[in-house]
Amino acid sequence: MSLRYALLALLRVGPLSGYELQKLFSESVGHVWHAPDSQIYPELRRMEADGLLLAEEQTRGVHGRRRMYHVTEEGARAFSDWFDEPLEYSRVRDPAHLRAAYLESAEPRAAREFLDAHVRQHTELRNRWQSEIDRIRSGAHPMVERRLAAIPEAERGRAVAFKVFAYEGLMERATAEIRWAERGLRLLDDLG
Amino acid sequence: MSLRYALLALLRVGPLSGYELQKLFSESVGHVWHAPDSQIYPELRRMEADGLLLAEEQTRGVHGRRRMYHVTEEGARAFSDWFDEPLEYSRVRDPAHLRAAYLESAEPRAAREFLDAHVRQHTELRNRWQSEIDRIRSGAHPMVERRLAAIPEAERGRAVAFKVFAYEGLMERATAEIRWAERGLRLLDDLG
DNA sequence: CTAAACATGTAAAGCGTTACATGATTCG
DNA sequence: CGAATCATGTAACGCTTTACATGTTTAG
Repeated sequence: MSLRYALLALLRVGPLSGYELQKLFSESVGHVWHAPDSQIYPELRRMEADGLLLAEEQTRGVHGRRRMYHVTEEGARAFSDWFDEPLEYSRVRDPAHLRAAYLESAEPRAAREFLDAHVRQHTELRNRWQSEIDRIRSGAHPMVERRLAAIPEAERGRAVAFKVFAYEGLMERATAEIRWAERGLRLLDDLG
Repeated sequence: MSLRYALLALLRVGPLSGYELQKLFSESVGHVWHAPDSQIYPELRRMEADGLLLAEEQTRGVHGRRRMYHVTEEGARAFSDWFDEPLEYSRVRDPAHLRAAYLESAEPRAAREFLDAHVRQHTELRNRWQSEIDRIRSGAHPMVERRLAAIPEAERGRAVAFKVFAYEGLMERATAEIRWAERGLRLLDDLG
């Protein structure tokens, strides 16, 4: 059910077609909520049916068509209501830490490979988040710039600070994972 | 598909009934892979059908019955093969950081409540992981003790070190979340 | 005898993944 | 004219959640 809020977050800045949305999605909110296009298109239809969006049918060339989605008042309300609901922190489902929980059963070679891959994965993520932060600060982040253009100038500094803060959360998490996995590698060095 | 490996992890230490498994599950591997009983019972049946488990039908009293599940050789192999597969790190789906990504749009009051709840949630988790670590080190953790009893004495120190290491990963993550959310609260103090 | 614990599921609905399927337009 | 990009979906399958459903045994 979070998918629709992720979509609303992008659309509230301005109307987008399913295709544009999908492209922007994967390089912004997709960082924290993955969804393939085959999930996005039907969800947009459902949101339209639920009155959160209004679709404006456009033509492109002679036979081309596209649907520009606009957020309705009800959609804007749904987005802001979402912030007031307490978040549910129930179901954990973490393949990496599931595996880590039984590392003592694995061959040292397999354990090492797992931890190496974990370090690689999170190093890559950390670099990605760092470059997102750089892009936000330097005014080169397309989705953030769209958002900033839609709010009064006086509020932009605050908005940038919070966007950076959000990515810092991902950075710190990645850093914690790297530190932990590196300690695991040292454990393997010591205990085999 | 990870559920079956979580179940195998518990069963490989010794046979258990669905009920016992479900109880042990929620206080051990359930910390990293949530599953309700309504998912566990059918999955055990499927694993039996796939040859990973063998069910021993027992009676309890006059009309009571239960099924004790034993890991087959094929099941043991499946568990150890699982460690050799590279882990897939694709789909992220993180409600808390999704919300955090749009914190600038929220009312300061709602943002504060969200961050407070985040701190509370992860403080509670951190305490839980710390007490798990204490229980492991003091020999009071039931599932870990079962596991230790099944391996040679010489390997037990190593196994304990790795179990502690696994929980430390959860601890560090919780700590990172707390630090981050507290910085967010200070941001709110400064910027409103 | 009653409550708690033991014991095992089914059903429906929703969410998510993967594969498939199709066609138009624009740029070089 | 061919490739890249624009554009929008459907279908089948599997996983997960929530709610429902039922009965036995044991301890006090």
